[in-house]
Amino acid sequence: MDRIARMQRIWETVCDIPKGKVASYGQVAEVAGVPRGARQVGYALRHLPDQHRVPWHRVLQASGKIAFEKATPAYREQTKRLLMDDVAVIAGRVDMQKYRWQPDLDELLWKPSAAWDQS
DNA sequence: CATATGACGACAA
DNA sequence: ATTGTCGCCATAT
Repeated sequence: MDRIARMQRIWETVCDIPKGKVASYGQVAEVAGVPRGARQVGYALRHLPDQHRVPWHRVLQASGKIAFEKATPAYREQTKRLLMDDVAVIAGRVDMQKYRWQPDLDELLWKPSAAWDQS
């Protein structure tokens, strides 16, 4: 897989994170099929094309902390966007237990046909 | 080819 | 809770 394809898969995965939920860099890597690629996710997000509509702000460190340093514009921007998503940000971090994105569950909610077809 | 660099992560003090 | 160390891995130089 080449560099571009890998970044696109990462971007697509990030686009799948619903508003109100967040994911860690490592989690995005796994879902995107890039094992141990947490750093690659960071790379891909740092190289987003202009005019993109990728919800990059929903990606946090595994600890729930925002990856940027506290006094940066990016830090403030991410905080602002998370709040607009109704995600609580306390001291630069969000409660992963509470907001963690669960792809499998979403799959059930969005493609319910096979799930409760029990009749 | 050899090093340096990160929007990372796990773990030990 | 913080901080430091180390492992990881694609890019950059």
